[in-house]
Amino acid sequence: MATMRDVAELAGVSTATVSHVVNGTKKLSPETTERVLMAIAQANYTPNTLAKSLRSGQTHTIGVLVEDIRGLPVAGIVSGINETLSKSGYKMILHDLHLLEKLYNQYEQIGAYRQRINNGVSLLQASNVDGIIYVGMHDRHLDYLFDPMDTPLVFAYSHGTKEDTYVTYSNDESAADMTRYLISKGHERIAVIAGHPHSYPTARRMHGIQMALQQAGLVLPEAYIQYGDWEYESGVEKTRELLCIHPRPTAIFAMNDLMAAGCMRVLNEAGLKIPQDMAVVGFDNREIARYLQPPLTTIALPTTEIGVQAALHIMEMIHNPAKAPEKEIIHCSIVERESV
Amino acid sequence: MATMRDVAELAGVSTATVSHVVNGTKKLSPETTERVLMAIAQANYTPNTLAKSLRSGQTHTIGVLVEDIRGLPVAGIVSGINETLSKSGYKMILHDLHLLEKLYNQYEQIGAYRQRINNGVSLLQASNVDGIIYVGMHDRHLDYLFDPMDTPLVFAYSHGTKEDTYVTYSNDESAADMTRYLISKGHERIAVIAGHPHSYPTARRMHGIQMALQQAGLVLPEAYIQYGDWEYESGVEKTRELLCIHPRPTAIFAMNDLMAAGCMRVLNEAGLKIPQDMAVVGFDNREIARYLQPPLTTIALPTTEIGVQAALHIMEMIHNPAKAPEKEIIHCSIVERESV
DNA sequence: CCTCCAAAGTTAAACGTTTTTCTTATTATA
DNA sequence: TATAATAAGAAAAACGTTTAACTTTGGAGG
Repeated sequence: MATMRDVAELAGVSTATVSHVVNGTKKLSPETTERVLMAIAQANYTPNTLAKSLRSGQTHTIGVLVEDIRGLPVAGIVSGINETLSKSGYKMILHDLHLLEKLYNQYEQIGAYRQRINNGVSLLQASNVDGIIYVGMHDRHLDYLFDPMDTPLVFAYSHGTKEDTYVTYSNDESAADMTRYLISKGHERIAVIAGHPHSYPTARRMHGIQMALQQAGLVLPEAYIQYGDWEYESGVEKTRELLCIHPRPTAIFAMNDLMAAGCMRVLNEAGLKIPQDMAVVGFDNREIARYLQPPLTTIALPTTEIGVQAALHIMEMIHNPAKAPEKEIIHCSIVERESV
Repeated sequence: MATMRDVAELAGVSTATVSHVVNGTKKLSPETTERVLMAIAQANYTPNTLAKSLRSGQTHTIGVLVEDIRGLPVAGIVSGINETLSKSGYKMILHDLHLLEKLYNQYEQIGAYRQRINNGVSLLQASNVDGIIYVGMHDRHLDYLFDPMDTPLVFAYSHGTKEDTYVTYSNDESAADMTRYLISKGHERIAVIAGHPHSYPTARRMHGIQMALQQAGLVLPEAYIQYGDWEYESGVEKTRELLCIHPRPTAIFAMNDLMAAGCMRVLNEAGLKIPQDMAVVGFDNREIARYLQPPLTTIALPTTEIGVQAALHIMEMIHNPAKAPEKEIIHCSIVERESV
């Protein structure tokens, strides 16, 4: 590899001069500039990133900490991050925490979580990253898991405390939108298969649904609310319960696509036509939603957009370290298919 | 951040000595070692990776080039790579080529492909990675897309030419295994919904099926072979054709889960019970396979294992650059569910 | 009593940049 | 004409390590 010194000799100037033409840090005579440029081309010179970083203290590298890359929305977010960073000449060190298995018995494992996260952070900091993006789930008191640090940090998807910068999606509004959509289609008896009763998304989505219902002058009877656990099985179970109620609801809002799938199966088995006898909607827009019979109308998580925004935020923070924390909530869109 | 010089002063030795105790590169007296260790602890010293790399020429960083992180097996492979690299103190720069959209009209786009790939490679090389892992699809003459280079390179999932190191999974054997499995369940009339007629996996899997059939003394009539395009729709279409044939097959082997899903839908609509009236199997073990009615028996891609092995290989190649190329083909396992 | 060698450290030169300070030459100002 | 100001570039000191080459000391061997 050609070094700056080689170029300098070739052009008959000092390395300082070469540096200045490369970075445009000083005004130089056109002739010299030209000579240096020629020499650069001739030597096929590329600056050595390591030396540059060592000297300048900036690596143009962002550390991305993911709870588990195999987790559903994660890949999309990472994709958005990567695309955006690339465009600005940043690169990305990805570190996977492999936390997928332990998602629901989290509270017992808070210590293990903390350790893995701090390990990850240390690892990234040892790599001299300019900033860190944490990509993870909701519903956990993330701030307690992070030791304080001076590296700029943004949360993507998940969110920390008031003092952190994060970008997430809107639970309330999306659920409200979907509810309004169902109402606009003539439904007045809308039942809900919720997620884990004490989880953050369940509470927020529930709130959105209630809001929209209330605005339309409708009520949501207690019996119409069934709490599941986000899994397929709970979708089937809760739907069975729902079918026993009189008057029977005309639409079921499952808080994720997996439970919606379970729901549709039961409806099928009961000989109910979707959407004629019962409308079903989900949340997440997993791949499975496209392939259900009929294809499921659901809410698409704006994963790429979350990644894009997170990347934009971290770059801003690096540029301006005194910046106040910002919270960004991205709106989800409804994917209309044939289940309502 | 404390530097080596700080530690040296604290311990009253030279930086060389500190370096030697940190790296164990020279025998030193126990007392000195002890003093240095104390000083390191006291100063909370961590070596500066950039300086280390600049001096030694090794970054302990692997560049991972993925065609699209949102693509199906990719996340699993990346997960395996990351896990393995981490254990050996390597880190990973991930670069996403965003090639997902153009997957099937590839041949026209060979130039664009080449450019994006070489951009990615340059980007990684500019980051001084010690090696590169390319994670991508089959069925493309990858070697033509890569400019020659001196950085160690291994292909994961996809594979290059004879001269490259790659790790992939076994198409032939897996398809043969599944065929034998069907035969062992008493099926003698097995139909196939294949993938794209000219694609590599189609050819290999077809070969495996024929092998197994032949060994069992069975034949595969021309009419029992339908070529689709890997998509759900072609699964429904081809199944319809299959149902018109007499004698009707008793089992359908779809070459991926999406087509299997389409197939099952048609079977359902035709009032045929799965697996009593017709057995169905797929390939890939996508998430969707678990949630079909009945759950689909299919072949699981060993994604994590591919990643693990790719990581192992690249580290070996870095350690020993003169190593001869190796090809590793990992066996897939059958996931038994209820569709046969 | 020399000489040699090993042991335990130190010195200093790299690695390839950036950037502050310094030099020299030219032009503008009084 | 003398002087200051500016322009264009060079020198050299960093950034934090590693490592080859050197020094010093203390024994061992003859």
